[in-house]
Amino acid sequence: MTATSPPRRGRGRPGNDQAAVLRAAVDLFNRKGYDATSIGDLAKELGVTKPAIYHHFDSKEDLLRLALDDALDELTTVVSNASAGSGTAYARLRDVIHRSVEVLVAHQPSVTLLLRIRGNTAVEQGALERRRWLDDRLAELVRDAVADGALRDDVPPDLVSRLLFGMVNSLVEWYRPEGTYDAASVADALVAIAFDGLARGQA
Amino acid sequence: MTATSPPRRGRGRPGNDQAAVLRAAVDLFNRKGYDATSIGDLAKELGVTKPAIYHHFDSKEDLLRLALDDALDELTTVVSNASAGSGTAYARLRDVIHRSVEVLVAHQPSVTLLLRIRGNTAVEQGALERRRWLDDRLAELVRDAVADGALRDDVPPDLVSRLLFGMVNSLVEWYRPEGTYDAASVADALVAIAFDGLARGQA
DNA sequence: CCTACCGATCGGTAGG
DNA sequence: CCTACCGATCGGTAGG
Repeated sequence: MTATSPPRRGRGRPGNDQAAVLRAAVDLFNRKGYDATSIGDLAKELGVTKPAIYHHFDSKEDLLRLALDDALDELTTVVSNASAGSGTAYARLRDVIHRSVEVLVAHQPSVTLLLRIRGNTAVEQGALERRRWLDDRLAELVRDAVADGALRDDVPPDLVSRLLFGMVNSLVEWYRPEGTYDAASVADALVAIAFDGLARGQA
Repeated sequence: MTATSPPRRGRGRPGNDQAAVLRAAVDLFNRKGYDATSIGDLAKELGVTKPAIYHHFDSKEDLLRLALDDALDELTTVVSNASAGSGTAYARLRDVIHRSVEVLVAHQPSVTLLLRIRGNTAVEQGALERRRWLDDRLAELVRDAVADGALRDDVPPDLVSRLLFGMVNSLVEWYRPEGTYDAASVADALVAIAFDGLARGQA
């Protein structure tokens, strides 16, 4: 049946819905930077005019907020599960790293954006606050694992936490989904290096 | 003698020389982002007018270029010495990591800027090219260390290189010179974690 | 009255 | 190093 068919005439291109516009926006924000990207750039990328963008979103900052929420919601789920989960702190820490890598890969555009904001506006400051909450939960997990005797105690736990998640977060700078490594391989390699080290014969 | 004394009247504040303006500019660029920082912002920060900035520099991009050159010159020295140096690849790799951390701490503002550029202009693209050259030399060093049998060979060397220097570079996101850790402590901790791992009893 | 837009232009501010 | 400006472009919105 051809009932409830789509509009006949080309009342607009194939159909840039809200999600498609957001994807294009986040992609541009990451390539050029949020401030260096104009709504005009975004419109040109999508082959529409500038006002067409404002049909879908109230403001440029609205686009940023939705992208940051996507990243933060995903990461919050992973970290909350790890903090509330069962098992040793060590096992939960390995697990949260593995899952964080998977989130970084699956939601790389929005996570990349999250890791680059500077707190210039209320939206950015709100996102930074949620990010600090995540960092605090992860630092707790590291402290617990050290207290359990599972991790080396000759380096301050807060320093361990910073370096460990600095390594995880650095993924967004170079990982390419079309490249050689899939998410699980990278996650496995990262966990192995972080816990057993690079030197030969540690495992 | 009071000869060649400074100008009598307040022909400007204490004396914003080129270096002082550059320092303030890099600081603002890092706090707000390069694009979000206006020359007017910089002038206000220094307590002068906007044209006063252009007395010291030809353009906003000029400020960026000088800062990026500072970071790149320092890192190039460290990496060149490591690549041409004597000793095993393993020893040279440990050494270049240690020295890189020291450069990141001593030149944090300019290195931070370097790690955040997106390649929007010719100046940024030129800096990214020099940065890729550094990354390539470091990746070579890791490959050599793996070939020597000094590093684990169950993870692709390029992946090792990315993760290792991702951890190093993440320093700029949180290190504070006025904080608890000095450069040498952080460098020691990072090298220990990277090579021996986080799990207890590896060393 | 809805949706998905367009051509033109608003008030302000950017780097220079 | 300041006052006084420029060409252009910004994010956002009018009527249709």
